[in-house]
Amino acid sequence: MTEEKTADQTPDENRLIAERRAKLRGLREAGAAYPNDWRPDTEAAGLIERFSDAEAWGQEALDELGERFCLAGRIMSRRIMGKAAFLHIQDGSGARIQIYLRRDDLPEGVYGAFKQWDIGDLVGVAGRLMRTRTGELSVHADEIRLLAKALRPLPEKWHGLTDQETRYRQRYVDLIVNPQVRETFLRRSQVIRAIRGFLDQRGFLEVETPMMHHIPGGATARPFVTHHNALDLDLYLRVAPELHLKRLVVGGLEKVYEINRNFRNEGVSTRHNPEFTMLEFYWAHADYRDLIRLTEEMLHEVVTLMPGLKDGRVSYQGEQIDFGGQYRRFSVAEAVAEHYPDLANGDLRDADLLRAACAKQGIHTEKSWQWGRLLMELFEHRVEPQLIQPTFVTGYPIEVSPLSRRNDEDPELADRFELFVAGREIANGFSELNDPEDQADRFRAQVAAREAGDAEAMHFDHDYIRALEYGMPPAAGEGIGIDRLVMLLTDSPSIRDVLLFPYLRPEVE
RNA sequence: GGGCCGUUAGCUCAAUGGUAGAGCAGUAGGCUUUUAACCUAUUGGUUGAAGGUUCGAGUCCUUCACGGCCCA
Repeated sequence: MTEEKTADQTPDENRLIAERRAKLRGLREAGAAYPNDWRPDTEAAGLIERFSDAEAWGQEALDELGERFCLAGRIMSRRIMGKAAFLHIQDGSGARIQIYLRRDDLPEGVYGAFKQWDIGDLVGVAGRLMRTRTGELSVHADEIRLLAKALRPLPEKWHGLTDQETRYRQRYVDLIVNPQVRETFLRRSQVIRAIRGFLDQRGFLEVETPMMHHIPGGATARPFVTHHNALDLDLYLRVAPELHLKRLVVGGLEKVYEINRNFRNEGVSTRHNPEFTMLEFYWAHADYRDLIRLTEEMLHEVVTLMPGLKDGRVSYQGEQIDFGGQYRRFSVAEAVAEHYPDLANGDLRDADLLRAACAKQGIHTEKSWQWGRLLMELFEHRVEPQLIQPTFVTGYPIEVSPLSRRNDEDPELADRFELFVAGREIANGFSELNDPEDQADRFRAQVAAREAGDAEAMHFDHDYIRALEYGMPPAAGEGIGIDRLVMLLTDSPSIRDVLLFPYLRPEVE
């Protein structure tokens, strides 16, 4: 084979690619190398399903049927035996089906051409069905065409592609050779569809609100900054859609939801990607207790709609998680008392006591933190990782809940809950604060925290206050991390496994 | 940000500081129901990058890049 360089060579060009490129030149000389006039009428998965009964569909029955099927797929393996060959193709259904070629059953010259093709090439095949000696359903081809030449070789047939970095960077290859990856992303789609179905059925309206914000808000997180050239204006990628969705509640869209991307300028890890997908929904004339019931119902419905999870039980990294029935509920204070015996009889609103407990645990604290923040640190340190079964935690301090409604009986607490599963926060919901004066005070407190150096604290959003001043119906709102939920339902240890293109540092060239 | 581990042929992996290898894939030939097909022959390497130690470095040291796991 020639080694001559061509202008369209890519940087990691090698001998194997050069050989395939030479074959492609031959194809170009013979005519259209990348035709688009082949129309399959069948997918492999459907064929395999339809003829799965090998007793009913033996060779005689298939001969009698005499139906000709037309498929298109990628050559995944080949076994050439002189004047006959077997190959497996994998098509858009994700399934593989065996193809049988015999030189004398194909038009003149086709078999010889086929022997020049490679694993990875995309082909169109047509023929009648047969069963091999071992009973495998196969297409006995009377026609086969090359639809697209693959210049790059696929990973090895037995071990496949296992290198994590390559799997994430070249997800297209991962999808071709690792069937489980396809399953994961099919399920991701099913989960989101099930959530939409659940909310639509209950009269929630799906909306889209801005991704680019003048004032970042709706969550305590550092934003990404971008720039609008024509307006010469810095903009922030949203950290949450919350404040816009609540403006819609003011406007009378009393049940709204959005499933979309949020962006947070934080570290990258197995649980964090700079962009991630959240469901947020708002529900007028409901409170956080209604949300808890709705969340239980939603998760139960979503889980049981997944093929294989009809009983509501999910296996996640060796733990059995049960999404059926009523989930456990307890307050932050109860949780901390339960997991820190030393504090069980103490005053859990005594900042000095909590600060000492944090110090004992080696938890870093700031002077400005009051009892609420300190209590949450203790909760996150020891309790959160142990909440394996779905658990609703309530009784959140107002200090860490700048957008939640204050509890009527206990003004230091918020009408808020979080749901934990497998040691992670899955949902966060609360009765919304619709008192514009209280909200303005909270914003001022956040601004003070910002000025004291907290880069995650919120800005003062005057328009949001103005909206509340028109009157927002009493409401409850919730956010559910879709990626984390999909991780649970696909037994994925890393968020990268449920993102088609997880963020990775650029490749060096 | 810190610690530990990894990076060798297209893929999956070997290689006491002493000639860089195997399987698959590829190439050439044989084989008309194979199943990781088989048989014969065979090509393929800037060992992530740059320095250093050494008579000699894939291997030891330093820095850097990317990734994985754990921690913050």
